[in-house]
Amino acid sequence: MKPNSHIKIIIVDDHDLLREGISARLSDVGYIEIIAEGCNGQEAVTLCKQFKPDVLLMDISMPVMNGLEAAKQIMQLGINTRILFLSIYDDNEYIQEALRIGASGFVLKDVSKPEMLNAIKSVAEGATYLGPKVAASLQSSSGVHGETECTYGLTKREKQVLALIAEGHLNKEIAYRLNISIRTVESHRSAIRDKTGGGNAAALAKIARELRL
Amino acid sequence: MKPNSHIKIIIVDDHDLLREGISARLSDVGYIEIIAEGCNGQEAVTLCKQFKPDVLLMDISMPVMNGLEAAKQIMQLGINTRILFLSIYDDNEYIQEALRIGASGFVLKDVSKPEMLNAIKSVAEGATYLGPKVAASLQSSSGVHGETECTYGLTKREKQVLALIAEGHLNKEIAYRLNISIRTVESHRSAIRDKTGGGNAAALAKIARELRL
DNA sequence: ACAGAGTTCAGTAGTAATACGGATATACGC
DNA sequence: GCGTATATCCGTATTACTACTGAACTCTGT
Repeated sequence: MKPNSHIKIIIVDDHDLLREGISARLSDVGYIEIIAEGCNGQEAVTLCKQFKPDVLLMDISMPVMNGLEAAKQIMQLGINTRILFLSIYDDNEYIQEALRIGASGFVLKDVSKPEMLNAIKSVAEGATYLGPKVAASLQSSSGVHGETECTYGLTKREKQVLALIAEGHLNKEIAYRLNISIRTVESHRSAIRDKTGGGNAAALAKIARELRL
Repeated sequence: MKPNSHIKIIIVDDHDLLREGISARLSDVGYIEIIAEGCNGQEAVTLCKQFKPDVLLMDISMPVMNGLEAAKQIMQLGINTRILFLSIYDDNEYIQEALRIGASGFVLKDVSKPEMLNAIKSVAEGATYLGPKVAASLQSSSGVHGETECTYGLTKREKQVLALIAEGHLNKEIAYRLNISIRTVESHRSAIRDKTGGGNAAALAKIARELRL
């Protein structure tokens, strides 16, 4: 994507009114060209195959085929189209799934015009753009600010031991690594089980994974 | 962050030359104001506490205190500063860790001027911005396209058993669930260990996680 | 100086998992 | 039909882990 060159866009949304609103908003922007419009995921796939746009601006919840499924298929077309989702929901599941599939951006429908242009430019350049509310929503869930605080009241040492357990180390190895006795490791392990309610090593590994240790 | 208002920035990087380059690049942009500069993470924390910038543009690898550690501390200051990392490395570990901590963006040092401005504007608005190469690097690792297909030649039944092990179930429980004898579960478990090279239950849980079972 | 939390270590007993060995039945391809 | 892979089961012995109880030492805060 060369700077200042045209950005070819396809808009896909099942609400006519919203599609017209977006068109109106983008039509007077010099570097943006709306080359097609569609109203469901199936059309999105067909239109992308045909027109190979730079950016696909698409809703998620749509009839016939939803945006996520459409995105999956479009990603496999091997074309250089960036997908920017436009949704009313700042639902974490959606956002994460969208990013996992390979979407380049996600903004909510209450987005301002400058922000929308910012987002379009960003994804057209190949960057990833998540709108303010989207980013906030994403962070609130995945325990971003410092600690998750669902650590079951584990102490530093216990977390340390738990991390090593989750790595698959034996008590013997953990003891060696931390320069403590096996009995101490067993004590910690016992405390960890008490606090977390975890059972065997695999269960503890699962908990460690949830705690991101 | 109101639109079109000033964006107050602090730049932190241990290389004088690079810092000067950034300053030069941003100094003639009307809506950007560089209010301070620093050369390590410790200074970043102090300067943010003092000046409460809108955006902190910071390197990761720096002496005294690195950018990630500094970011952690800054996130806990309770101020409204967005952190935009600027790194030479598109290392996945760094990027993911940065986002986990709560950074708002990540661009590489070969970023063009318009892209840099785009990134700064985006994060100032509260959005998340990942540069093109950063986004590409992030997606390549996290198994985005379809399946991993590194199943070590495990059979269906073995995968089934492995999934239950990873959930933390005892052999006894697995036997009950699958309506087979404990000895059979042990056989499968043994086969799984042989094929994967996994050791104890936690190690198998780790492998299962990598295989997404 | 004291209480409390955290880390450290030990004994004793029981349960779960692992490391060897083997065995039978069933399906699938050649 | 024959070989191979898969899935099913058993015996024995060893190792790893769990459950319970008790105790010493270091810090931190009052």
